[in-house]
Amino acid sequence: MKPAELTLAISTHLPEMRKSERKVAEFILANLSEVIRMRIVDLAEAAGVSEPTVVRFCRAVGCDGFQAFKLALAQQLASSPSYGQIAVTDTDSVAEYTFKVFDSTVDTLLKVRDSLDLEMLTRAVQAICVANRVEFYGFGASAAVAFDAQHKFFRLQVSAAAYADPHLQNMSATSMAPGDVVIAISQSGRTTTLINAMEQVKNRGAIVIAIAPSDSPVAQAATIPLTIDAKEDIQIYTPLSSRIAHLVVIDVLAIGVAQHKGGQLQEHLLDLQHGLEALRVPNTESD
Amino acid sequence: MKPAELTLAISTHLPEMRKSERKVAEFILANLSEVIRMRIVDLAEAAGVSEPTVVRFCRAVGCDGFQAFKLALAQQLASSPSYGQIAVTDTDSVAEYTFKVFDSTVDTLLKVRDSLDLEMLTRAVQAICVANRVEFYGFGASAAVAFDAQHKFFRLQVSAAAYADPHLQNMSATSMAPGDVVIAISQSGRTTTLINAMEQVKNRGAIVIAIAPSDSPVAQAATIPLTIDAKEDIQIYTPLSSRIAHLVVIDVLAIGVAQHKGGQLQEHLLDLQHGLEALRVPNTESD
DNA sequence: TCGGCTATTGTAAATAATTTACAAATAAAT
DNA sequence: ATTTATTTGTAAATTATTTACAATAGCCGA
Repeated sequence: MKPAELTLAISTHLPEMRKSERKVAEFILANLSEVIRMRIVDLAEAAGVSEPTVVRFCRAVGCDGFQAFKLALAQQLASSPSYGQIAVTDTDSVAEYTFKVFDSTVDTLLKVRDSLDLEMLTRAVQAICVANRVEFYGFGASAAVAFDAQHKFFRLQVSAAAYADPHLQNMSATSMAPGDVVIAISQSGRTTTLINAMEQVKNRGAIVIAIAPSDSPVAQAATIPLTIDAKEDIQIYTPLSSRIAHLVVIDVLAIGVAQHKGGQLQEHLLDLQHGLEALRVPNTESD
Repeated sequence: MKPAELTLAISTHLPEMRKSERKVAEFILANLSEVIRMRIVDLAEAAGVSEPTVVRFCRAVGCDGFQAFKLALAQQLASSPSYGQIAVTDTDSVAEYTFKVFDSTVDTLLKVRDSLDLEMLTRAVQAICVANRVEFYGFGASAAVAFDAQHKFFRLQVSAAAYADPHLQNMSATSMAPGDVVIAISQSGRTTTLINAMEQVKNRGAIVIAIAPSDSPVAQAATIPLTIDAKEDIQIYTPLSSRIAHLVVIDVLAIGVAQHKGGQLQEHLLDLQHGLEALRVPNTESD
């Protein structure tokens, strides 16, 4: 029994349950966090059924017994930390908004992780691996993402560049050729300049990977769309978590490329590490 | 009992434990995931002690009894999906390494969240709020973080700049004055050029906030150190999760500043939003 | 090193929790 | 309406956990 899917399992089995088992199920779904502190007697009473019915319910959702059920439930609860809306208010303390920002980011990452199109991801990695050069386009907050990506891929011996200037982007776009790859990054998915550049790149026969919301013009304009729908909790302040999600998706691409490149890359990375050491106070690590 | 800190609690209490309790502790730490499936008798036998000793151990680490202990352990295990080794191997499938990258990032974020010094964070927010100007210094991967930060704070009507060029950094540093704030970002915490710039900034009477590993020279050189120890799981590829942690910490600072600025900032942000709309395909949102 | 003291651990009993077996009751079908 | 199958609960048995207490081991001072 995978804990991450317990509540799902409960909901799934609901229709085929008996009346009193359903009472248990409904009570549990409505009182998830209390249930893990309850004994079988308490739960039976609270749900208005007998103890054996609770046991039967546990078996029905795929657990070995009541204890096993509680354990699985506890795990599921622990693994979806926020689960709900996180809105920073004017009166939040430092501790409160710190936790909210972290938790909402974590929440976003888990959602994005589960909604990624692995097929597209695979295609994107392959395209990057065989590309002559890889360029990143992005404006605003996505510009920082693009530069981060450039840095990362450059380390992986990929000929990478990043442009946040529309003129440079255009010049880059017109110089693209088949075998090249452009990665267009947009949080809004509706930046017209970016879409124009993408069209130009496609006309030149190069591949365009987009990291953007699904159903957005940017995603639609891509050869390989990597769609990311990170509902922004703190929208107005600036894209917080969705930008992080973009970065992590790029991390995944980078790991994919690194894996493809295999052994000789490791040596290159170690060389880089040694090179950077000269710029540092004696010790170890990477910047 | 906060589940997230159970293993920590076990380790903490280890020295003050009796011989046989320690046997229990050691067995548990070495067999975390098996223990949650064990009954008290099994565990007692496996650890070579009696059952009451196990109960005493549970109480010693702050739990109410054996069941409560198991529940807490289960939660901790579920909430730190990786706990230890997330190493991407050469044979991982796309799905595997995607999950590993996301999970290790989440893991890092949760750890960083729990280890942040809220006092320092508060001081940092206050310093930024009253600063005449705020500048971000960072090299390599941290340069992208710096530019991202600049963008974010600029939106918040903070006079922000970011420098990844040591010369510019130096020029900026020597132009600093009391009331100014520099935020030095470093993943390694040992970049000599950065440390030099920080010293100069301090000499000019300005405040230096560092985002760097604890005990690192960069953290030590700061007026307000925000220490972040993100053990890198996938070290060699490039700092993945720790860089994300830095970004999220900056998000927290930004939210803090936004909260301080209050109402009139909201209007400014809406204005910005409207301004950006002109650059987009009709619809809504931010980039 | 021995005797007395304290602290630690285990044994066994008691309590509490879960599960099983079975019987009552309800619902369904002929 | 009666029989049959299904569902549910009662009560007993089993199993697990906890407590009380006794035994033992370790420690300190003489």
